[in-house]
Amino acid sequence: MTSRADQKEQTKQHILDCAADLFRLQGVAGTSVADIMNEAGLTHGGFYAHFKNKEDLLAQSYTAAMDSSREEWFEDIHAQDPTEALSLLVNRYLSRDHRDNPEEGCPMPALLGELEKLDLCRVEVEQALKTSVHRAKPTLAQSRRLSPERAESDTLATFATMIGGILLARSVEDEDYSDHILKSCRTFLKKENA
Amino acid sequence: MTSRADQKEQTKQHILDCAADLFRLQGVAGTSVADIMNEAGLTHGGFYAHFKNKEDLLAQSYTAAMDSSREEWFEDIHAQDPTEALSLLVNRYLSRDHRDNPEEGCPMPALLGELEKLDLCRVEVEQALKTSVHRAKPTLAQSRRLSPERAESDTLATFATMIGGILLARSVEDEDYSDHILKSCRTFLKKENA
DNA sequence: TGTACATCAGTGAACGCGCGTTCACTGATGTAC
DNA sequence: TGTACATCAGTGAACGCGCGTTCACTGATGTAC
Repeated sequence: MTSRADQKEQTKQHILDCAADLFRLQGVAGTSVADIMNEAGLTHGGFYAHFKNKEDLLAQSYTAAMDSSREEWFEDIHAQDPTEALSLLVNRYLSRDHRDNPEEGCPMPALLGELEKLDLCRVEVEQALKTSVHRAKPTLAQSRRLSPERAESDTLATFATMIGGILLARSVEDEDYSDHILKSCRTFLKKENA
Repeated sequence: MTSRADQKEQTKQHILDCAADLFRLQGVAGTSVADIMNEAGLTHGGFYAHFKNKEDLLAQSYTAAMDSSREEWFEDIHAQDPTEALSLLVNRYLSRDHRDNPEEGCPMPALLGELEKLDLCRVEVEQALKTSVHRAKPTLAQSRRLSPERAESDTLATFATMIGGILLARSVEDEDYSDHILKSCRTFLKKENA
């Protein structure tokens, strides 16, 4: 009886996954509804049985992509000791692998510029950022023995550096220089341990 | 004799200025050729007497905006002593004023996300970044007594933090939280002086 | 200096195209008896 | 269990619209004699 509804929900999730990948890879303006439905193996007309419009899909796929991406970053982070954990996070985020695979990576460097311009998902972005800060803060606090306020503030700035670093590394022509940008940001974020 | 050519060149510069403002304010995809020409007080048909196409305009206006924006950031910076100069730069860049007026601000946080997706202006972005690093490096080197390599690397990471910080501050719904992001990044970049 | 002609910066209508969205439809799934 | 009907997820043609770009034009500026 619910198998029909289950099937539909599964299709919707599949569309959300495809949309999240394409948005991160090509941008929102660069990805048409038809592109997404085609990627999902469907025809574009069926889209509006699942979503109110493209903007509705964007908001849902942004939040979903942030959540699943965050799970991956932090999956095994807390198993390490705090200083190691911070290094691990920074090394993973500011890696060539993350730079070269935006469709599997953090939605923030991939989409923030466009979302801000479109004046879209401001609430979703803020909520996602706060959740991520909350998740990373203990690691920073313990690693550097900071007060809660300072840990919160430093976590935000660390995120800014990581997001800006990936964005710069992806925007530049020369790959060696791009690697150099990543390395500079990694060093910058880790040296305060010393 | 050249007054005709001078007039045309002046018109072209005016179009470039208008384009740079609108691109930073609304993004590349969000700004049509007709928008730009209208802003310049002209009709859209005349556009192609000045530029090969929209992409050509984008590349020229990006470089021009980076150059003039950089002049403003660094205008009176080197008059200060190095530590003061660094604080001044960081405070100016990560200010509410800069956050709230992208059309007059740094093109990087405003356009990098879109340029990267469109695979456009990679060479121009890299050149502009290198020029800016070269310009800011001495201040950092003197302020923190760093080796040239470390000064270069730290300058890059400082830029990444500033760009990511502005981007985050512009993307978030709540203005108080946005202020908090800016302040956190300013503190983070200055505290290494202490 | 004055006249006839050439140039060309800027105009505005028109084009082809891809987009987001709508809608009449179809055929497989689920329900009623 | 079998049959007749209802539902509705997904199809694909069609729509209106705004975009980048083209082009025949106009009228003010500059040149030739």
